[in-house]
Amino acid sequence: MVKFKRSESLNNLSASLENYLETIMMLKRKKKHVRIGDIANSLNVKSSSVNIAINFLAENELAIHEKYGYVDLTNKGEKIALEIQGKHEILYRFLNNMLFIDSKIADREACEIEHFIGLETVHRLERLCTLLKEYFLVKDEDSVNLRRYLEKYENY
Amino acid sequence: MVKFKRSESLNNLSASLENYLETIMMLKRKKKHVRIGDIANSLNVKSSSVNIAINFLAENELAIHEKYGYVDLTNKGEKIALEIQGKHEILYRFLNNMLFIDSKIADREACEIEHFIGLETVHRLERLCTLLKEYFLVKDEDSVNLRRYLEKYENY
DNA sequence: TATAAATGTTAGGTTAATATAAAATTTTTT
DNA sequence: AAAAAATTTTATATTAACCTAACATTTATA
Repeated sequence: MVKFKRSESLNNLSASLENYLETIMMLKRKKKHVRIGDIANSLNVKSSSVNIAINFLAENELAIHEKYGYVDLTNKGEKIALEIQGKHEILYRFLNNMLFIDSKIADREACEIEHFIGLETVHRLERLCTLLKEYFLVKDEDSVNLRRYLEKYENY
Repeated sequence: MVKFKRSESLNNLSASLENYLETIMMLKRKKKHVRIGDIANSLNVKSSSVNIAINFLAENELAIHEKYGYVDLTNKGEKIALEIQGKHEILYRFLNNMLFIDSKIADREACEIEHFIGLETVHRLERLCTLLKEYFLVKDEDSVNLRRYLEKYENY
């Protein structure tokens, strides 16, 4: 019955709370003013659920929310949101551009993995992408060959 | 109060249940006879929690468990466990051997990601590993260079 | 500007996954 | 074999993350 009681110093957020931060940032880019309902809509959850989560983030100085008003991120919240968004972008590009995973699936998997992979790991992954591009994607033809190679699936 | 009621046809397991299957398989490789307490020990949860989860798996024909007796996997359970273990292994090797992530961290991250990444994706990742090995790891010297390249971290 | 519509908040409920504590059963020791 | 020790099971509690339904507030409109 008690929700989001996790009052200790809050070193790391749950995947769910990270998604709320990420969504606020994403919506701010298009709308400038973000409301509880926008977040609910975007995440396909009820506004009552959003309300509780955002109030928890506000209590922990990651978001700002005045009753019946707009939602925004604090500097601290924005920093975290940017980090997660960065992870998402790198993971997505790796899955879609390097492994040739269908964009819908790549996005869905990136959206899960982003909450469990470290910053260090994604940075190295990013560098690997650069390297791969240099070695294998200099010409279109090579990219097609790489794609054929990676897509071969022999039901192991 | 009711636990693991999810009685619909059970198409996909939660990360937690997948971990139980994976653990049973892992323990069977060393001990031949797996008990509730072994699983609890291995996953750092209480045996009461294990008991509930294993009974749920048993109801869904993924595990076998007789009261106060041994735990085992059904064929169906073993098939799933092998899949997850395969994902883990490929992810671990990619993170540790290709991105040079510390083995403890690589294992931890593989253990989370394995529940959210598709079979198709890991198979392509595996092929990429083979390719990378061919191109960059033919000699030790090259491996060292690749490592230096990927580990460079400029605080972006 | 009073009322209807839309949006946001609160109260209480549900589920997965854990925990604690006590009861039941099995195994070990004396 | 009886008592003690270890293990497993059951009952109940807790927490995060959702939900529904009722209530509150704001915005739009007649």
